[in-house]
Amino acid sequence: MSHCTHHDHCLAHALDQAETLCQSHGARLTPLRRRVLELIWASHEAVKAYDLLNRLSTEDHTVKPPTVYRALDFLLEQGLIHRVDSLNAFVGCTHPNEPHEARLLICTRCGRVDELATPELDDAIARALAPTGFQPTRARLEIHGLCADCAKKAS
Amino acid sequence: MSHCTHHDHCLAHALDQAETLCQSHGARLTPLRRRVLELIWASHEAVKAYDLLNRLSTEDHTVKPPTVYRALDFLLEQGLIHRVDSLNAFVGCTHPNEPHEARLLICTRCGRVDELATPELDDAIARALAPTGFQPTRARLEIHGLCADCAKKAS
DNA sequence: TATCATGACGTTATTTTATAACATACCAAA
DNA sequence: TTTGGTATGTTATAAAATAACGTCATGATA
Repeated sequence: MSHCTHHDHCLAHALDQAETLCQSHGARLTPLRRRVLELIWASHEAVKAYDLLNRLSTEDHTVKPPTVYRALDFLLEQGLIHRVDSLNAFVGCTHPNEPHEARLLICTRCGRVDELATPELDDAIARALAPTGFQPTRARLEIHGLCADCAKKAS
Repeated sequence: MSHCTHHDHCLAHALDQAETLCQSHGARLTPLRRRVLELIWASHEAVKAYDLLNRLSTEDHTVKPPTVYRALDFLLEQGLIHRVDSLNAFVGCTHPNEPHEARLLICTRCGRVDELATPELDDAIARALAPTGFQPTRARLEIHGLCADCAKKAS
């Protein structure tokens, strides 16, 4: 994933996963929802709702903000995308089959967003929380900086 | 801090710290900026920019959005407040003297926001990042759930 | 103390992000 | 084939943030 010379694969894989996952959940991946997911997966960068809206509008003039936000809500519920709070944007989830919290690495140079999926980190958060008595329902980590590629180029 | 029977103390302490810190930084804590900080510290909850605007407007009709956002930007730069990305809101920082990243515990029941300041967590994040080659400049963690008090009441 | 550069704030307008509320269409099971 | 839920269309508005430019205060320096 980290080096995707053939991004079409990522896209196709993401859509396949989505189909399968929705079927197993009894959720309907309608053409519109599928199209939004496709547009999000057009890159590894986070995409803004109104950018999606603009692209969809060139295909179908009836698309209005609620249309996009409803599709995004569906995809979020299914765990197929993550919301990037620090950017007001959305990015495809790389492993929707394993329910998890967003741990995002956001490159400020190339825009790429990756996921940091390490159990050790989850454990560390749980350990840090334990003495506080806080009962978490949701924990999001967003890290900005330079991805490995960009760090190399920059140095 | 976690049990503040006399919240005035938190407020006064926060303002004192702010004065000192700004002086040492050669930054100007103007009446307006001070007032915004005061309003934010009126509770331990995150406050929205437009709520600040409304409260300020009752005191001074000339206050417009840029006024508030500029004050907020200043307070953010000085490390006196944190932005809560997941809420589009702002909360007073409890330890502005030690520069640090936002690690926020947000109670979904009472609204209270606390900070989770444990070096172990920072270490864990650094360890998780190391193998990725990602060079972080900023890392924000926002955890939603029930604070200890509310968890007790709810059970 | 005059002046002048900078930073703080005022003002107007607009952009960006998101949702409310209600109407219509579609689809699947009884 | 009715019917009830879900998906989408539509209109309007709310909520959050910034751009661009003007004015005023402040304090450093000549």
